[in-house]
Amino acid sequence: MSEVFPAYLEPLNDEQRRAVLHTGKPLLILAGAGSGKTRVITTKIAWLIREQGLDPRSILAVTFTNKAAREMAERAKQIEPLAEDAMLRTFHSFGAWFLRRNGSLAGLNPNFIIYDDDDAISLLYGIIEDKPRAEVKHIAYNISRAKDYFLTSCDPLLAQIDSKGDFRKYYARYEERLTQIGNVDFGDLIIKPVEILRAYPEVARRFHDRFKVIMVDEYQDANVAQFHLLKELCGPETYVCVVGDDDQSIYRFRGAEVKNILEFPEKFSGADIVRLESNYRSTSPILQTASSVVDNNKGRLGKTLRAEKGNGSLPALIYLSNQDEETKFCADKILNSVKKKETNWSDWAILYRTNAQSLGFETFFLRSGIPYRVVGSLKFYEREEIKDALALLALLVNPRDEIAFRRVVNKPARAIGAVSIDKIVDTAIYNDGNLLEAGKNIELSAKARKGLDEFLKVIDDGKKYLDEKNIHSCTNTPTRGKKDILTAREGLSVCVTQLVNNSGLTKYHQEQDEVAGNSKLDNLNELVNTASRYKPSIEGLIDFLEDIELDRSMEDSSNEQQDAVTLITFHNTKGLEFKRVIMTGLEQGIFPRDDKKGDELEEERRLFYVGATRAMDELYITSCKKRRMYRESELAKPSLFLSEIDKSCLQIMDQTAGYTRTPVRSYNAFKLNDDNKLEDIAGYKRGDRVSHEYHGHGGVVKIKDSAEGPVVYVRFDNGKETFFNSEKLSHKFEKIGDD
DNA sequence: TAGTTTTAAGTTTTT
DNA sequence: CTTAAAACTA
Repeated sequence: MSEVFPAYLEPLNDEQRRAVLHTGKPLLILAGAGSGKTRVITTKIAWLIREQGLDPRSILAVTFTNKAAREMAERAKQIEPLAEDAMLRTFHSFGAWFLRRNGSLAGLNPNFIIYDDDDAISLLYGIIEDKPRAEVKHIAYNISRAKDYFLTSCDPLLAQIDSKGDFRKYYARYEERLTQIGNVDFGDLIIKPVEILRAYPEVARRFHDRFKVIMVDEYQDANVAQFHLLKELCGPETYVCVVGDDDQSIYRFRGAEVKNILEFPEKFSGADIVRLESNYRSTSPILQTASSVVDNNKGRLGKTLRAEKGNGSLPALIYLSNQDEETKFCADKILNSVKKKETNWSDWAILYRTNAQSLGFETFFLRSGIPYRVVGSLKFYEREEIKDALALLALLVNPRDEIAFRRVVNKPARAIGAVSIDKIVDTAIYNDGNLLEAGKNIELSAKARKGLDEFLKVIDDGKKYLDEKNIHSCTNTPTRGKKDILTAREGLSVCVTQLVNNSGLTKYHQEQDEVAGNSKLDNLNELVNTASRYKPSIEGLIDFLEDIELDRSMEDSSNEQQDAVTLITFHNTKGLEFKRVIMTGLEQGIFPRDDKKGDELEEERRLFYVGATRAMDELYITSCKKRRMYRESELAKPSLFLSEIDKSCLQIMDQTAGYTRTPVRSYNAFKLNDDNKLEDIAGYKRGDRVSHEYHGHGGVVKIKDSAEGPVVYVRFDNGKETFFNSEKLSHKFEKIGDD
């Protein structure tokens, strides 16, 4: 009892310390929400280095998200600077790292590109003829699940994923084509390393020599393939330690297998188990609310969380009449607490089940002057213009990339139609698969020939910018006297800029912006900015593409607002905590969805549990009587989960009669319903005559408000009607006097 | 072949 | 409401 521990072990409780000091047999740490598991892992890393004299390079810690990996690295470094050299990665990023070095053993070129789900669907769409895209999507989804369960196209168990006769055939053809192209999908990043480790014992031995300690965080979210990878990485001497919470398993739909955690003691024989059941994050009634719902699940280990914080205010359940009232309620709660200086903006988080639900909050918060940050929904790298630019880059690395080729070869239009493209692809497949080579020699119509030559030159020129020596001699050739909108800075951004400008994509998207009022050009610029952090070489480009593919959440600088309310899906909150949390949309059909039952319903309950246990001090739950989906408002029933909450720890408020408090419109808000004011901001009013450099003369028909500011609608004299974001595009206009 | 207009369909969660 | 496919025009 009087044992003296080093200072960094002092803050730990007995259970936590036991987990840190454990050695020898495999260890399963069952860590409830808020029980300090990250602290345990990071402290353990530090302790292994400091007290056990372990080389940091021999430690591998695997997490589920890049964000978690970064945070873990940061915190471990704070305790022990040497921890910097430990390998902290996600499963997928580890798989990519492995394959860049050892993939050739599986016939893989080290310069492979990683296909995301969209790319996989496109690939399959080319393989399966005469099926609607929705069906192809479903098959692609099943292929992805099959890979999660480590099932190849010849596995007899495949029928458990998809029993249709054709599925096996499509899966096999998909694999064949992917191999020809030389790229990999997400599933391959896990499966292929396992196959290599099994087929080449000397490689396995090398890895066993290197990694003496392997730790896995969020083990409840690991899939079967990931379990196999872990198993292969563990040699006879390897110390393995996994951390997880079966109640927080929320990725079943993506192949996560709770069985992994339940069966860990059998699969890793003689494993010890440590339970962390002291919760330091939330007050007792918040924990009780969360537990009372998840208690209704049958398939769980079961645990009791102790709230070390003790009592606090009761969570509030608020019934509201519709989602506008819900939005107002949230805004009001937040504004009041910030005005009273009880909280900062960033102490608040609003949780919702689907990304689409963020929109209402965004528009209203913008008006009310509430600073906010949307986590995750950006999907920056899934946008059209970004994928276009990435496709050009992918072709520099892998000229066999059919998906990338099809995407950009005729964008903007170069008179290369479907017939020509198919011809090129077929010829390439018949030879070595190189599309650019095939394109050079193939016979095409004169128009298509000319267009293709242009395209090939763009790609060829792009390669020059991957060599530092060439960059100074050929930067920024102005095209047709017009200044390029994208400006190269440094590093890889020069290459990206040149490619996008020379291919005509810049101009193409610029014109699209003018018509639709988008900001695709801004997004391209953002991509260029990110690229500047990478080296202008093949290696730099491969790193860039891999980081983008594996870390979609890559912080974009425009989103760096410090003190802001967090808008986030339930799924994305895992691992986070906030002083005050509002869980919104607790209606049957939204959360949980109506079609959820059995195991899937249990997963939704766990999602509720994850959301509720993010709250430190105060928890609010809202439920609306009516909700607009994408048509009209529909009556909604309260969520099943609301009936499951232990009522002794809940205050219920019914405001369906009408929540009328007017939101404070102060801060930087401008008044929106005031037409004159709106016209002032826009700089145009109804009836103004304008001239546009492409569309000719026209008249302003109306001015509308949008999240981005006023939008000016113009009917041109040629009969066309379109709208413009006045702020960004006013330079295209010339006012020619009132009517 | 490219661009425009009309019609239909689909919306969960993500490395 | 947004996006994709189909139909139509030039």
